[in-house]
Parts: sequence; structure tokens; C-alpha cells
Amino acid sequence: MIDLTEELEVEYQAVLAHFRKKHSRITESRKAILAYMIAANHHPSAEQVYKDLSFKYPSLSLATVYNNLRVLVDEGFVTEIKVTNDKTTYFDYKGHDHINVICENCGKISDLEVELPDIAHEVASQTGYHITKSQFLIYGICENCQKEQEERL
Amino acid sequence: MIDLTEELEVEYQAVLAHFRKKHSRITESRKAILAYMIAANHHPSAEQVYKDLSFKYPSLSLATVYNNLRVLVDEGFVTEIKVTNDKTTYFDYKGHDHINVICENCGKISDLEVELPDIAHEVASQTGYHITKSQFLIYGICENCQKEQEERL
DNA sequence: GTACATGCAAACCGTTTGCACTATC
DNA sequence: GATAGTGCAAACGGTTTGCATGTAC
Repeated sequence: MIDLTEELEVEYQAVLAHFRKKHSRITESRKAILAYMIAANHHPSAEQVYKDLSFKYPSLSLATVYNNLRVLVDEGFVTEIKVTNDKTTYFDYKGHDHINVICENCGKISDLEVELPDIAHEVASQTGYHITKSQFLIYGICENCQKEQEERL
Repeated sequence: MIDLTEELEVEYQAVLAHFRKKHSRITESRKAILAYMIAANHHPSAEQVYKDLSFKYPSLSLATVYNNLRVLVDEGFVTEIKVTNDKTTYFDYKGHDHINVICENCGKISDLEVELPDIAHEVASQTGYHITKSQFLIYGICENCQKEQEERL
């Protein structure tokens, strides 16, 4: 098992408590993947989680990693990150706040103009990155789908 | 061919001029895909571009759509948009400004904390979306890769 | 004991590639 | 005429799925 600081251990236990409450089973694989994700200070792919845990858990399968990451995403503990020009999905445990508006129901993607501070400049000065382009995505439910959902009740 | 307004026609001709300058060939497929993308007010997938153009261009292939979208992306005319929980890449002709910071060279993904206005609230009031989560991505070259590139000169 | 989770391997599907052919320049 | 671009079909690769088995409860 990954070694967690006291603070992270609290987080870890809180998620386990959440699983118990939901009557989800707490398996060795699940604990290992959860601990890995909580401890991770990078944004691993499923493959990377699998490789890193395979040493300690030789019987772990890639499908199980995907299954558990999916569960963690569905429960709101982990965020998916997609990067252009890369088929891989990366996973981030409770990613920080990180505008296209995407409807999670119908998949429609809309543009939205909103007043923003000069993020690129700020990012550049703060990180030393040479900024080439940026992408702000907001996920939600569009008006049409909200209506449809209301009508469905 | 898609019918373009005068303004869009100027844009279209400008891109063609760009291609001539680069000694890229201006084929029927290329013109059709470009015009489609310039006229599009949505964010089509390659598949959708292919389907929509297939009527007028029955011999057009999906691979050619991918090739040309790739070219338009490489030349900076089109932006790719990736959405979580969806394998598809969407394409946006000169997307509007739309903070994970992603290094285009090494693929490293970093978190960054930046002061932002209450975007979600603003988006919600402006669009009527019910916001559930958001994702801000900035692409650039990280300090390490900048150094490596400088050293390579 | 029940049924959710796992592991394996095969299927899936968006995207890319290899190659012969076509058409732009 | 040279060669970049095209079209087709096959390959690729990240992710998902079906199913038999294992195990948390």
C-alpha cells in the first residue's frame, strides 16, 4: 500500500467510508488504486496506475484499474483530463479549479464569451510556460436538456 | 461547395492563399472541408464532416477528412476539442477563447492556481446551463522544454 | 450464500497508416 | 512529369465488455 501522510490518510478513510455507505465493496485493488490516486502528485493514465501498482499487486488487471477509476470519477473523487493529440485519458484526484460549455447529456458544445483576466499572461509569469493556446471547458446541462429532464419527471 | 458570406469568403480565400504560399495543393476535398469548417457554427467531429460532405462529394474518404483537419490544425486554423467520456475529437474553426497547463512538447500536465472570476456563475446566468464541473486547459511549452529547445539551437 | 468486483481475452471504435492511384501545379 | 493528396482497407491502441471465477459482506 502507498504510504499516506496523516492528512491524506484522513482523505483516504473518508472515501472508504463513502464506499461503505454506498455498500460498495472495499477490495484490495480498490484500496490500492485509491491510495495511489490520493498520493499521486501527477496526472497518471490508467496504464500508468496499472504499471506502478503491478509490482506490489501482480494479479491486478488493467480492466480493474479502469473500472475503479471510473467509479472514482462517477463518485466525484477523480477528474478526467483529456489532451489534444493524445488518445489517453489522464486522471486527477480532486483536481484544482482548473470556456466551451459542454452539455453532459446531449454532448452539445457551445462557445461562450466571458470576461476573463489575462490568464495566459498570468500563467506565463507564474509558471514560466511559453503559452501557445488554451482551452477552458465547462461541463453542465444545457437549457434544452434541463427542460427534457423536467418533462420526464 | 458551401455558400459563404462575404466575410467568410475573405477568410476562405486567405486560407487558400496561405496554402498556395506553402506550396500545398488546393484540391476539391481540401476546399470543401475548409469551406465546411469556416461555415460551421457547431463543433463537428471528423465523422460528421465526412457525412455532411459525402452527399456532394461521394468519393470523399474519411481518411482525407482526417488528413485535412490535421493540416488545418497544424496550420493553426482549427482547434481540437476533447471532451471527457467521449473518444471523439471535435474541431472548431478558430475557436474563441475558450488552468491545467499542458506542455505540448513533453506532455507534462501541471496544476496552476490562478485567480478567476466566478466563471461558473457567469456562465450559468449567460447560457442557462446548469453547471456541474469545469475544465480549463492551457497549452504551451514548459520551462524545461524551452531550455532543451534553446540548447538544441 | 449472495452478488459485486476481479481478471482475462476478445471486442470496440475513433484514428492512423500503407499503398496504389489521381490530379494539382 | 513530379509528387502531394486521395481513397481504400487494414492496422493501431486506448478503452470497454462478456463471462467465469473469486471474495467482501
